[in-house]
Amino acid sequence: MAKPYDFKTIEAKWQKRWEETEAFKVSEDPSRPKYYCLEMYPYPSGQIHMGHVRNYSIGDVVARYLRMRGYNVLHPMGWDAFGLPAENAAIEHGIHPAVWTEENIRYMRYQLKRMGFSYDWDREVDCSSADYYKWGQWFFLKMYEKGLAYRKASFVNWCDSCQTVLANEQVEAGLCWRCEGVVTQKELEQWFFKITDYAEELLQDLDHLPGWPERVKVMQRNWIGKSLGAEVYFPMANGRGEIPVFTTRQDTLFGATFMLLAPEHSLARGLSQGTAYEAVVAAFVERMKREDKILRTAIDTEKEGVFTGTYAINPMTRERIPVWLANFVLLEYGTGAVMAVPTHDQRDFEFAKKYGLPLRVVIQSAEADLSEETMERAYEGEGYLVNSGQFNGMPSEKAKEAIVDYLEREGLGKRAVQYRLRDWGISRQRYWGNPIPVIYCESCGAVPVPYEDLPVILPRDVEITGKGGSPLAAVPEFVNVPCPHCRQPARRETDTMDTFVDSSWYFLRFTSPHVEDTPINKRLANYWMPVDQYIGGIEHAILHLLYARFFTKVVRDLGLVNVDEPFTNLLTQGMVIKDGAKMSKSKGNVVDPEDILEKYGADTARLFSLFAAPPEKDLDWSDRGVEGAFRFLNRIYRLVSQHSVLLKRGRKGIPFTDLMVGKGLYRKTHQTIKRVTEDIEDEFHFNTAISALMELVNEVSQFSLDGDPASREEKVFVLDEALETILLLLSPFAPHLCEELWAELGHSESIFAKAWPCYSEEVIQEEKVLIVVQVDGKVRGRLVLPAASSEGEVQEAALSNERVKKFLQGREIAKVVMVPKRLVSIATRAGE
RNA sequence: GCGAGAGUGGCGGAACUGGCAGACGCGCUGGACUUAGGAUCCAGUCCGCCUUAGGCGGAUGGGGGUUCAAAUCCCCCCUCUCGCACCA
Repeated sequence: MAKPYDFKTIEAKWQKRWEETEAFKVSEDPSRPKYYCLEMYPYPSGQIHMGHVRNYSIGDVVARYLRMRGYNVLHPMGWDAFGLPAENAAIEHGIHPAVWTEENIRYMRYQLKRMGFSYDWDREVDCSSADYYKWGQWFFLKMYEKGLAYRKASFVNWCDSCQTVLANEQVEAGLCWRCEGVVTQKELEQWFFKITDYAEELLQDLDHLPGWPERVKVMQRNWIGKSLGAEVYFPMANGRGEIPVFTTRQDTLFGATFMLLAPEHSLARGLSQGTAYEAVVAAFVERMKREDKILRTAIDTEKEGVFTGTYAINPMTRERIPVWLANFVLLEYGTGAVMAVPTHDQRDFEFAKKYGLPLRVVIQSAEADLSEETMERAYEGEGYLVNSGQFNGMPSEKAKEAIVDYLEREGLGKRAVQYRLRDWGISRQRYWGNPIPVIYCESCGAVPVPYEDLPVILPRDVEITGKGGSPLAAVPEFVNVPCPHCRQPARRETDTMDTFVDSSWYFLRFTSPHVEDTPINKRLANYWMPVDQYIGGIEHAILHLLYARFFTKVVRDLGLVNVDEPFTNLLTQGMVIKDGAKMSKSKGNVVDPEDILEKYGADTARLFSLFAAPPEKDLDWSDRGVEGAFRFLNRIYRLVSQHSVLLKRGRKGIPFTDLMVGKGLYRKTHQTIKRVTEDIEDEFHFNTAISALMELVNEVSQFSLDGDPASREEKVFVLDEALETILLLLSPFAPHLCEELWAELGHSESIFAKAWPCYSEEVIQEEKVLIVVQVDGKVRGRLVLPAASSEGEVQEAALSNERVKKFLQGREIAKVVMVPKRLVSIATRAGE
């Protein structure tokens, strides 16, 4: 009896072999095209999950396939090792974050190796090691020098359960992206990266990324949120200064009947001073300050405001218009003040109705037929101008231009661009992160740590309680340092950097992970960059992918790399779900890769996660499906073992044209090469590639060596071709099994040293084709004809087919459509 | 509300540029081998109707349209998923 498929022994054997032979170690090689294949590195949470298995299996197929296609493939792996869970572990289990992280990395590295992923482990990066975070600090200092890192006091998103600040991108629907805790506003001094300096380029360059999914680009565009409009100056009625506003609807300027300021606006309280409204305004401002900002500015919160007691002048109509404060006006966007046009802006409309403020229609349209008295909501569409002086009658789109021209000419305003994107707040009041390299001195202020003093080492000996601010503040040896300038006693910054800073450049470090005098070796970075294929979850559509793009542009401007964009092609893989829901502990539907590895092995785990769905779609986990994948590998194992003795003996090639009984299998083999190759090339449709392989395996199983001894030699030849081709085509998916069987067939070299197979155009051509015959749109006959048949012959055969004739009886042929090698379609009309 | 994407057997999913809808896998049914089978192999498996060989009709969320021909193109509607959400 044949020996069983002992995946444990096989997988361990080849993993050892690959490690010993350094099979996946790469260096630059000018003789081959380079390919940088990267998957998002994991947070070392303790063990890999199915999402990792899927993500990294996809990447590994790409890497192994392209190696076989002759590319010099960089395929590295590392650890997003800073972060909050390590501190939580410290609080809960009293284990030091560094130890916890180290242990997790060790175990997860072992797990990834057991999956057989073809990483160049020599390039492994751990961003919690000083070798790495030193350079994060270095980038901070460079950015500080260029004015791209700055400190300011502002209201920031505060997650109480994480006890830290969050960037805007890290707040989802008012909740913390990590723990889903409620996020509130807190005023703090924070460090920011000036990502807004790159807003326009980040937006423009999205158009140069055809290899990115449209939806990711749309999300980034929306997030950057560019608006074209005008800044308009509204003078105060009392002659004391003016209030600038930003608007995209300068065509409605004549309809601005009041103004609204954010409650936090610097003028908010001053305006009411000395008026009867002073106390009311003060109370409103105080109340707004206490109210939760996210709730206050949520769309379903009722609009609310107070009159400041002062008036501004509408620069077009010269009317006095009241200035109010309103809860829904945001200080951070535009100028923190807006002109209110209740007739053509729904928010202003609601506000005006509530407080009895005046309305004036300035855009009219035939369909809408607006009047101040009857309108029940604002008209925000296009139209032509009315009540707008010299601009009356002008289409609104044209008026936008004409009015902004007028404003500029008269000095009343100017063209302006606004972005929704805010600067990236990077301070985190946590221990397990990269220390911000700044020292605060009484006399010199904030002083950057000199380059020669880097890295600022994260001290080991700290107490982590999860309460009362940054743990680093309680470490005197860390905090108390002399000022680098004046040598007077000073204090270190005790906040650490957002971990997204680390992941914003790790792909650059992979190109030269061991260099010591610079974060990135320029020559190596330029050789490997950009990443040709990046693979990861859609959840980073904005966060990580926007930060990494920003960082790449900064690094470029520092002269360390000459690419504008880090990732040429992006694949966002779907989630792994089970029983209709995302796997989660609370739902109890988690499948542990460990169990799959134990029961079926790595090749099965990989194969199933690639077969069950195309990579970009969600994958529905099915235990039965896994067994199916396992069965398929078993079949191949049996098939090869069964014939190996015979095939090993060596065989001579037979030209295709000389084949008799083996022609069919040989052709199918070549057709499969074509299909698998194209499915991989065409957007990584691994599921259909694998099904093509299954078809070939089915055909091989049907193929019998018995029968006429004269044709035996030929049969052995085509069988051998088929089996070797199956192994080659399957090797990126199930590398261990294919290596094993490849050796079993008598090859001494690794299967991965072998080139990807080619197919012959001549061989894949079928000799006979199936022609479908339709009569009036319905299939009425099927003809098997020589592929070389002429149109006339095909038509002749179709018309003389018995069944077709039956349906043509008593009818007249109106039209015959011929599709070569596919079908004949006959349309009829009633005959006489 | 705005934006993007998706609806195909019992299930996961195929289907080139409009050209046999349901590849491949799972499940299910029957059979072979067997002490046994939850191993393996073989056959069948969209639905309905006609007694059968075989045939007829219907079917890709719903309704209309273009076409010799529509899962695919156009219009209207329904459902689901994701993203953004008072950004002036």
